[in-house]
Amino acid sequence: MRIIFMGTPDFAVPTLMALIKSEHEIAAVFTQPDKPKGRGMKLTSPPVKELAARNGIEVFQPVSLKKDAGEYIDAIKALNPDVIVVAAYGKILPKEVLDIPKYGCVNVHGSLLPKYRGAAPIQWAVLNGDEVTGVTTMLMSEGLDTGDILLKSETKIGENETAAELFERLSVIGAELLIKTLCRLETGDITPKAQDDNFASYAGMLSKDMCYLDFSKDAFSVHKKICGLSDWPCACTTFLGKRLKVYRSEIVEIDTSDILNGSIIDEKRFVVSCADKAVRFVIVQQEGLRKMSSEDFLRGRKIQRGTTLEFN
RNA sequence: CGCGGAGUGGAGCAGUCCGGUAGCUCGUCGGGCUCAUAACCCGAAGGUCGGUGGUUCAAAUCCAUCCUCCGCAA
Repeated sequence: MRIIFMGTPDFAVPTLMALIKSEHEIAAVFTQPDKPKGRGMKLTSPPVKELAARNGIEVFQPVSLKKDAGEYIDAIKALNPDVIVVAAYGKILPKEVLDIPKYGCVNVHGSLLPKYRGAAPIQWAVLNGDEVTGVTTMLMSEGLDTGDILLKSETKIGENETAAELFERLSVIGAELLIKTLCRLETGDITPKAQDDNFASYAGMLSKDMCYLDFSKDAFSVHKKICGLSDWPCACTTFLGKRLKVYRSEIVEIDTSDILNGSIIDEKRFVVSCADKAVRFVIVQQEGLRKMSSEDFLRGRKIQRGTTLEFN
């Protein structure tokens, strides 16, 4: 098939890669404009652009496809795609674009729809402590991730798996699922199924004010918050007056109901008491310092047992 | 020039303001104790203090400059 690919971040890369390796023809790639990023605000290209450029694929970076985008819409028409594949593109496609391809627009979404429609489905699956999540391919409609479902692929979320790790796994699963979807779409061996809105939920964007850990909550919630926000924007706490990010943790099966919430009960392994049980920080990073294991972080820092972390 | 922090034996830190023999907690190696141990005791190795230039009798420390890493903000 003749394909236009639309995607932006790392999540979209395996899918584009799979398409490049497939027999399909990639007419063009659409991705977000370069943006100032990182220290020094250097202009940075999206990962998808890099990959496309390396493979000699034409790249479009419109600011919007909605307003004043006539030239881009004409360009899409001119490219005459059989299908438009969308993976974490980050822009709304107007009906005018959705109607162009013969087979429609296929979206790869990082959750089992209709659960977790929206921007951050993978993180929310981890944050909520779900045991299972997956990837869904669907035919895009005008609503936000409301299109008819084509295929799904499930996977279990590991006990200590971070959102970043799950991201990587799902991006690979998504790539495989998309290839399968295109194949069956082409042969007509697939029946789109409408989503049941009664089971729908939204996974909104992650905000910074949700990053602070609350040790008056149960250990499972604290642990899942650390996993779900890692490695961006990353759960954090205040330790000895400085901001400390926590990238990885595990639950320690100790009854801490008699111990003050947020106090360190093992000053060598960084075990912190929560409402019911304890959580051990595994990888941490203090502002200004590099990321390191909690053992390394505590070594030579003369922390006393019972020191408490600040939280609201 | 967006704001700020850090670079000291293998790891993590102190020392820097107020220049004067490089220290702490671990790890490693050797030995001891113990039924045993991530426990304890004794001993040892291991560092051009990020690089370069300058000031000084003397620089980890003061001045200049460069490199690397990181937090915030986007």
